[in-house]
Amino acid sequence: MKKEPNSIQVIERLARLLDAIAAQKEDASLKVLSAETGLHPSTAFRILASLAEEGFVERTSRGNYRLGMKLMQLGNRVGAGTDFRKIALPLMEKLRDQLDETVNLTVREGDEVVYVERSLAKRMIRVEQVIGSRAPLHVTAVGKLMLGEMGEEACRGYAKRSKLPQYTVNTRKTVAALLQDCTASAKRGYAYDDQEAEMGVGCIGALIRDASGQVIAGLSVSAPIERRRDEWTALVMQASEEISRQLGYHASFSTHHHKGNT
Amino acid sequence: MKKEPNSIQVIERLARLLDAIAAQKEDASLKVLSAETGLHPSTAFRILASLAEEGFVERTSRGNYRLGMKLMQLGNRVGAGTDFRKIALPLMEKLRDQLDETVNLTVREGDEVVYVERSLAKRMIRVEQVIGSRAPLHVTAVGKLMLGEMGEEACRGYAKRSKLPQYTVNTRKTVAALLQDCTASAKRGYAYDDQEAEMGVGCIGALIRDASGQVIAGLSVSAPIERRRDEWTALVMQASEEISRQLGYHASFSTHHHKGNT
DNA sequence: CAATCGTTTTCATAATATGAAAAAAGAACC
DNA sequence: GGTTCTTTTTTCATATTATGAAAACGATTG
Repeated sequence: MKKEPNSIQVIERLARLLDAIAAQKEDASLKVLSAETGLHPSTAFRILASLAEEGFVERTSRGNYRLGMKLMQLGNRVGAGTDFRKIALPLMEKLRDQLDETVNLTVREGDEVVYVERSLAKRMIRVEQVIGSRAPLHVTAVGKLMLGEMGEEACRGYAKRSKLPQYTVNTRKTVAALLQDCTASAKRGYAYDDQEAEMGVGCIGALIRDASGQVIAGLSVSAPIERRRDEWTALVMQASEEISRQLGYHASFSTHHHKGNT
Repeated sequence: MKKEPNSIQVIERLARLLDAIAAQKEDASLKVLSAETGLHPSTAFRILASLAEEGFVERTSRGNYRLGMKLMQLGNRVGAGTDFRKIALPLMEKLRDQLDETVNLTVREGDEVVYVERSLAKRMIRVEQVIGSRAPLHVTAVGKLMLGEMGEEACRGYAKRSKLPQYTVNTRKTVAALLQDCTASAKRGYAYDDQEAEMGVGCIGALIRDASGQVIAGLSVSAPIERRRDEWTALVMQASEEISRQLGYHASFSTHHHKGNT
């Protein structure tokens, strides 16, 4: 049992409880939650009661617990860039309608991308990513573009840190292979994910920039690999460019400018 | 300063902090947050650090605070009925596309409706409700349907409890007026909101039922009052019926059955 | 180079959250 | 319908935990 140095006990426990509730399919009973989190029943009870008072959890008629509306409320205000999600959504829906495949919007967070918005395909069989879920940079189209954008050195650094965990047989194995893919992708302005994160799933991604030219997000289509078409590339890029444009980005910033931080 | 009996101090404080962050337009500094919440800076700092560790908040490059991805993650799992939101969304989008006006999905929570999903009109001028926000039952189309559904007695009870706060000059003032509106609406199966919540905004709403015949949510279109058309009623009802159908509801349950609780 | 402002760490202290145990409230089982 | 389970809730003494004052640090500004 490790102990993070600075951390308020109750907060760490409350987080465990919320996760435990989220993990349950239906409502969760105190019994289950205290077992799941390893907390003493009366402790769990008290924390849950407090969470309920603040609206973080709710009690069902049976006295069970579920996540509360407050979380929805706060969750929808996440990302100072609430604005760019709003701007992107209609264009994501348009792209989704053109291709009839799921379109995702992701942002970078450390060495991962996080799914922040999506437009689901209206089909029975479709790719579906949970909002808030994560994936390492090197197994997604958008992530590889971001790596390419950062330049070779940063890319090597990432490879070293992450050890390039292998998600499928197609996941880039060597630094060389990754570098080559990322650089080429960044140069082209779009990237593929050929079943590198999950077998059977293929993506096409492009980057989104704000008025200062900074990359702030990535747009991608995800489809069962056998349905994916190369022709989509143009549409994905059009969509991402349109979003960037609406965010104030002017393409005039040179063809491709490798960043320089500090 | 009132003191709720059972409540863990840290949790109440953490809630205040999260609210304070959410209230800020951009990132918030420690200074601002501790001022806003009345917490001692070092206390606020420690709580925020813990929240950051769990991913509830994030720190910007400048060291400021913003809401974290974890909230998005949890927020998207709210409502055991995550499923019905998913089912409703495509049909909401379809309706939105037909009318080119904002479509909202709401659930009842106590004496209020909470906005849980939406499909925004793709127009410059549109009605826009924040997900997670609330409104009292008697000032919304869906809320009035829910009141009507519960029967006269429950409706009077609501009026007594809530005192029918007046949002605009059009808000139902008397119990009699409310009752008449709710009963008639429930009988018809749809309701209007004629600038009763906000001047200039008009809605048309209908209810959504699950397999057991229970009302689980409401669907509504919101538009600037001068754009709203009576003809939309049929489309709104079609959409809500289709959602109910997909949730397993069979209309065969009599024309209108006033519930019996207990 | 000071000086000011905001953030972070340290630390002794008291208040706070804790868990054991007892009490209530429901279920389940004759 | 009564009895015995289980599960939830309350109570309470205790020690652990979060607290806020103050000091250290760091950045920004004059």
